[in-house]
Amino acid sequence: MWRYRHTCMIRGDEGRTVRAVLDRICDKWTLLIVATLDRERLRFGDLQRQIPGISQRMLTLTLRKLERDGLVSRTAYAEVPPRVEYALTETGRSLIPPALALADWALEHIADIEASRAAYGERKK
Amino acid sequence: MWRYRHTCMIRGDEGRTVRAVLDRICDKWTLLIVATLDRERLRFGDLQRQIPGISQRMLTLTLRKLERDGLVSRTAYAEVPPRVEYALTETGRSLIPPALALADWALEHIADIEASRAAYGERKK
DNA sequence: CCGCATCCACCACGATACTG
DNA sequence: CAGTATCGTGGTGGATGCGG
Repeated sequence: MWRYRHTCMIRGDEGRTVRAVLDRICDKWTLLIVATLDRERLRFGDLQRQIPGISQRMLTLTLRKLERDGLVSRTAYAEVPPRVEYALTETGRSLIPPALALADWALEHIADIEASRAAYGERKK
Repeated sequence: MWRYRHTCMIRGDEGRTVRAVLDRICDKWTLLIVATLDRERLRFGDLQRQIPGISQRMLTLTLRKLERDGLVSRTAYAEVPPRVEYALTETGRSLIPPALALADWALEHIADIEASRAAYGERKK
């Protein structure tokens, strides 16, 4: 199912580079927000509704970080009530394939992982 | 360059599932360890040498977690001095394509991200 | 509707020292 | 060599309340 070519080996110094970026996108919500913004501009409230469990605070903070890193653009309309829309930038869109690849992997293997965890827990007793 | 098809939308309940797995693989070292074990059984010390900056403690903890989740297998040989080898399981190997996809993305876009950060910092003053 | 400020609990992580 | 034990710390993220 997966077609891919990889260009790096992740050894030595490259490991450092990978870690630098991972520090920025591997927090609790970043990948989920990026994936949710795929192909769709969304308002703040819509985003929060589509991402179960995220708090207003973390949504704001994570969006700011994404904006700062140039992955998400923010557009505020001078209306009453206020309306703010978020969309992926070109760089942000480029993250979609690897992000969804990871999300797909997550959905496909969650059962195996939980089964292994349960078995491991048993062996410990 | 990217050929992919994705099977999920990451909406609502699926978001929860994705987050559950993300909680397990999105820490500071997991992806890097998995990527380093690609195609190569490695001893504890070799792993530590190939991953710059990781502490003995974090390597141990992360490997235990990976073992518990069924992504990595541990083999101890009764020798003196002791020798322990780690290798990916089948589930672990299935994580390689999405992990390398993310690593590639990281290497390709680190410059854009840092530039955007610098520009954002300037605007704030 | 959008989002910032504050307070606070937890734990991820690093440093260090010690063992089989 | 391959860990475990212990301690200290910064940061992440949740809850709540206010403000434009």
